[in-house]
Amino acid sequence: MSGQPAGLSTAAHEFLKALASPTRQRIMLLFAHGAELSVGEVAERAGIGQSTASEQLNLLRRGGIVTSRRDGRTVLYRSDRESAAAALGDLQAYLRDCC
Amino acid sequence: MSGQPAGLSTAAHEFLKALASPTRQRIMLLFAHGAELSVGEVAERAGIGQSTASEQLNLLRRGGIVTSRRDGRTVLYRSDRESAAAALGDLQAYLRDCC
DNA sequence: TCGCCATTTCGCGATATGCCAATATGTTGG
DNA sequence: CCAACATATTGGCATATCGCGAAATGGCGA
Repeated sequence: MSGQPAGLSTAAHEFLKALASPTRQRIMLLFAHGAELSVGEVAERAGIGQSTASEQLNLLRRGGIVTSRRDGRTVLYRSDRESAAAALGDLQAYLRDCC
Repeated sequence: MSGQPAGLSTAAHEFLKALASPTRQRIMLLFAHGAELSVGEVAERAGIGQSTASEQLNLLRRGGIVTSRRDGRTVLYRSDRESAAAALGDLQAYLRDCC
């Protein structure tokens, strides 16, 4: 069924876009060791404005790299290992096709 | 050595930027099965202008996804499997850190 | 050397992205 | 419901990216 070269899935594309930004790369490192952080904490530790943090976290979520949950009035983000691994797998398959 | 969270290497960053574009993703698929194509051929098959093809191929080369060689007055591009695999490895290591 | 051909570089307008301050939305405790 | 807090959305501006046609560069053969 895949005689014709299949392009990169939308999910994988969003994943690549999300990580292709130094700011978002920096943000992701804050989530090392399974840390769960609020938007405000990310803003402070990454040295960016609150609204910027909210926007960038939203992009990361659309890229399937983080997930979020509400806890009271704060929203906690953490990395989404499974989804990230899946996107990496898509990327690997794509590279096998074209490289 | 890596107590401090190491960001994504410059090479890996260029790699991500290069692939985070539908046009460049499409271009890469032209190189399936080890095909070696000139700038003009890429332009024609990808349906983009010749100068655009040159620019995008240059970005892909900076991302370490393709290499080029001159053959007479044409420049032939092909995918760089090793370099792409290395970038993928960097990405994998990074994700292990932050996810 | 001259002219041709392929590629690269340049200059441009259109569109997207990054970041911010200000404002809106939504949630909790009183 | 109200006040206070956390987050999300909006509007604005600066910068970056995309794709193009035109012009510059480089290589090859007569």
